[in-house]
Amino acid sequence: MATGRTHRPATRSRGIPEATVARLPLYLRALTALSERSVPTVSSEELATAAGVNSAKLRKDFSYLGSYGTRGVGYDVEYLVYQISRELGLTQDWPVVIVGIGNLGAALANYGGFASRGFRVAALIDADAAQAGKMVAGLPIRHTDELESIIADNLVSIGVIATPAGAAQEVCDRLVAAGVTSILNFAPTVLSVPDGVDVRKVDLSIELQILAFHEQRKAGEELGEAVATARKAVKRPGSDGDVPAVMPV
Amino acid sequence: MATGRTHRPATRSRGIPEATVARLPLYLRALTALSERSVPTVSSEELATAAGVNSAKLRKDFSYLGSYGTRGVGYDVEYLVYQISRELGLTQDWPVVIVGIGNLGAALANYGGFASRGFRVAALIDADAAQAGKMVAGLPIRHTDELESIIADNLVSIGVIATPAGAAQEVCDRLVAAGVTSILNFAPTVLSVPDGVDVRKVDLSIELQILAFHEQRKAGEELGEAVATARKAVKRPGSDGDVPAVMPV
DNA sequence: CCATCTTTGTGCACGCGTTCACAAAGACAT
DNA sequence: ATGTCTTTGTGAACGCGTGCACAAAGATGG
Repeated sequence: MATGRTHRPATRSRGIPEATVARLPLYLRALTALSERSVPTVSSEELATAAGVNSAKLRKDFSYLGSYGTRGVGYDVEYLVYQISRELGLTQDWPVVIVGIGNLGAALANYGGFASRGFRVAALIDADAAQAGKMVAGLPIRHTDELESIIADNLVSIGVIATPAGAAQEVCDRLVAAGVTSILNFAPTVLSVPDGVDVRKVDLSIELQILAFHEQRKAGEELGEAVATARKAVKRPGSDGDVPAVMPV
Repeated sequence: MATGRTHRPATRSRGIPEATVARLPLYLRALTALSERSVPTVSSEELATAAGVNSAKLRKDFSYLGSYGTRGVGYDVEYLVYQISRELGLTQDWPVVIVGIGNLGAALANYGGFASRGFRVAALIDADAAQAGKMVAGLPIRHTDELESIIADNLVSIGVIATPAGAAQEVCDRLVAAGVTSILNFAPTVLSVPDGVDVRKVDLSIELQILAFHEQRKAGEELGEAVATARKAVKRPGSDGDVPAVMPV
């Protein structure tokens, strides 16, 4: 995970392990690529390589969905694409709202991977009244005041939070109160939500810090601190509680 | 994670479990907030709540770093901030390059959480010659041709890939050849790298698909498919192999 | 129809991560 | 100094995830 996932007691949803669910999109992407090249069938070995996982793991993952393979041949690409899509709920239309249209929010709004997977950006919401009405990615920015009605009118159940850290919890509370039950959080804060609401977290800063940890270790072990001391050591300038004007990722 | 992490055989780096390393930045953030409020000490219970984890887990995590707590009192906030920062390598200066300055790349360049953690954006690199020289976040966009020299001149060991999926592997190869040993990948592709290079992956599309899976499950169980059928089902429009003009996240 | 060969599906064992529960340690008051 | 009270640090048990290794299944050729 690079991505941080949030406190889920590793619930086994409908018999499908959480770890498997997290890999299904990976398989789906690899299968879609094969489908475009009109490849009819694929073995677990080939597909596993394409998805960057172990072939035994892949076969076990698929076994949770049912027996869709043919021994001696492999898996039917088209059929598997359909089954995984259905399992993930991608055959439905999922309206999504993005709250916080700063640099990141705008980038997300322009993201091409949305529509192709059944996700549809229903509305863009920002607290800055001066931004209201401005067009981003073909949609007008709406003011936060309209949040509740937008959620209700569009039957939105998935919300994306791309606000500064300080505003995230309040936005989260309002989204949940309005009926949103799944939240993707880009703000660097721990969100508290009632039971029944899923939160997933994406935190660039954390990912970089994890990389730095291993990087430091590599430099220390392999080069005898040579590189480490070459980089000029700096004392920590400050913190990042509420990031100012700039959009936190 | 939400964040997708990439094939790391759960190596235990220097005795500190990978899962613990992934939580250290979380603790650090909570501690930094306490430090700003001039809170001198904190108990494992309080800190665990603030970081959204179990208190026993937090204590065990800290025990891998050494015994920094005082029984009956708790942990010294400032001291712990320093220890974790040092453990994560944040007392060093980490120059970072961002390759692919589309919507997302620009958002990352403007991200405020970089500098505050010892990460410094050394350069922005894009393949589009027409973009070269344009200023983003106070830095000029440099052309891909300069990639190797930029890496070498700045002793860069961490690279961020925010290019379209089709370009990611080539960029990755060049970064690695130039000396980069840690990569944060935002492109929706599986990157293959030699041993000794760390890759972490952030994939918005995957996070949303995981949310959709649970959302579908909730709707199916609790509302008896009512909502599910209310949303108009759509057939999948297409795939996302190489996303066209728009920046993939 | 039978033999052979490929590939799936899974039983099993192992290791990591999480959590409980408690003993040890130290602060603090008397 | 002694007792009480709070909180840490960790031993131990449990559960999930992973990967090996193999038997069963089916395709394919003779």
